[in-house]
Amino acid sequence: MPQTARPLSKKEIRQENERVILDAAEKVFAEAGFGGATMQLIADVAGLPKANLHYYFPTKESLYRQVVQSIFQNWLKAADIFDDAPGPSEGIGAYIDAKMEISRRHPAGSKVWASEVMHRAPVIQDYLETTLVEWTEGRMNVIQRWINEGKMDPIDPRHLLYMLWATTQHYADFGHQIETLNNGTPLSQEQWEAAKSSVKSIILKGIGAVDPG
Amino acid sequence: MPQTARPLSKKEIRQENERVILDAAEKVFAEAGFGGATMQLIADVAGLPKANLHYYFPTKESLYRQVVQSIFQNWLKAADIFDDAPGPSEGIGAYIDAKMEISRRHPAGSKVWASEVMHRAPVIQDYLETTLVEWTEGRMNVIQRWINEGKMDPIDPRHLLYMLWATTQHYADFGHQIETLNNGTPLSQEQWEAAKSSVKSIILKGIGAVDPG
DNA sequence: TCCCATCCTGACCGTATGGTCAAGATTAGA
DNA sequence: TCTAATCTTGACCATACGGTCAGGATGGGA
Repeated sequence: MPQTARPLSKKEIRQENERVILDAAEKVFAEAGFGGATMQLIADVAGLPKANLHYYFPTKESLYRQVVQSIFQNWLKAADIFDDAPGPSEGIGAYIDAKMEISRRHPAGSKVWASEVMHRAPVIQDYLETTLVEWTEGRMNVIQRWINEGKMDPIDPRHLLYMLWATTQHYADFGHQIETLNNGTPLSQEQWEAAKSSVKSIILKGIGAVDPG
Repeated sequence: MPQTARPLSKKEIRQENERVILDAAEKVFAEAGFGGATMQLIADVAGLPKANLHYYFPTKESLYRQVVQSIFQNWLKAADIFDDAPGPSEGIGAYIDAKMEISRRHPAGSKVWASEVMHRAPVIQDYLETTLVEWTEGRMNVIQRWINEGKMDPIDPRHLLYMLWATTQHYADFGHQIETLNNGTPLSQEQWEAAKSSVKSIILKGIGAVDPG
């Protein structure tokens, strides 16, 4: 017997629909930008009537805000790895791996984030000024400690962080360009590994990270 | 006597107006994205009536296309430096300087370019497939030659190029984030120099570029 | 001076978009 | 079973946008 489709409860319906809408919105905002995205297209991608979107998210802005906020959470989470690491080889190496993996699996999210920041962060500026500033200072302290302990060269931690962000996110944000330069085909598993290892090798050697062990 | 304002010739009028419009368009497209930009706003920034824009550029797309094309030209030009250099220290060092300078002076152009590529290059895909592919292969050959000559480590030239693009353009595309993390103030002259030298130092050391002389 | 080509622009148009609403369907729970 | 709360949706609205156009202004060349 092919699955007794028990009707969903109200709570389940809400959860499921919000998820479907947010996923569709992320995709559409990434592909068209905030201004180019239309509620109708998001609705089509989500497979729901447009009026239903407005039932769950009153305005286009409120929908966009939720998309960006959840992306920001992911963005920060990737760095837990950073703190527990004994030194830059492990910490920064793992951070690069984690961010490259995000670029690979959630390119749409990365693009929405890039777009938001490029347009002067109209909806998450307050987060940048509080959460991001704190987060950055924390990570800078870790790097500075590694420098003091002689585990890497005396690099300006700020610019190292920028380089890490730039390089890893580039593989998502400029994925189309990279694909075009790869004969129009997406990077294969091997090519992703090669990318990761190139990035890690250049940066870790570049900051004079002492090889562990 | 305060300047006899000779009336402009037709040719001058056209040149001047097209320049004013293209400048305004670049700014507005950078700030709002293609979809978010309006002809009215571009007209206001240019200080001309909207109908006048349509006299010089028949459609929004055609205006956008010209903006992107001229940015692409600049993008490519920055790499002449590359070819004549005797080795990676000079060539890549100078390339980083040049691209950082572009990021500093023409952040709007960089953002428009990033946005175009992020949205799968709807108007310049053909350029990517021809000009950019050729250009990239040329530069990869130069890097490979340096590797063969033992002037740097055997890095995958492709990923090195991506890192150069990513890192330098990041200072324009994510300039707002960088500014926010700099107490809300733009980078000073000294800070730009520090950024350039951090980037150069990490990358040149990271690829094992043999110091010249 | 006169005529033509180019330039300029306020007023206008059709359409697409974000958002609303009222009426119906479905579930919760008393 | 009956009522209230939640969910669903087609039809509708006001606005903003890209684009058009007719008619006037301005400069070029003979």
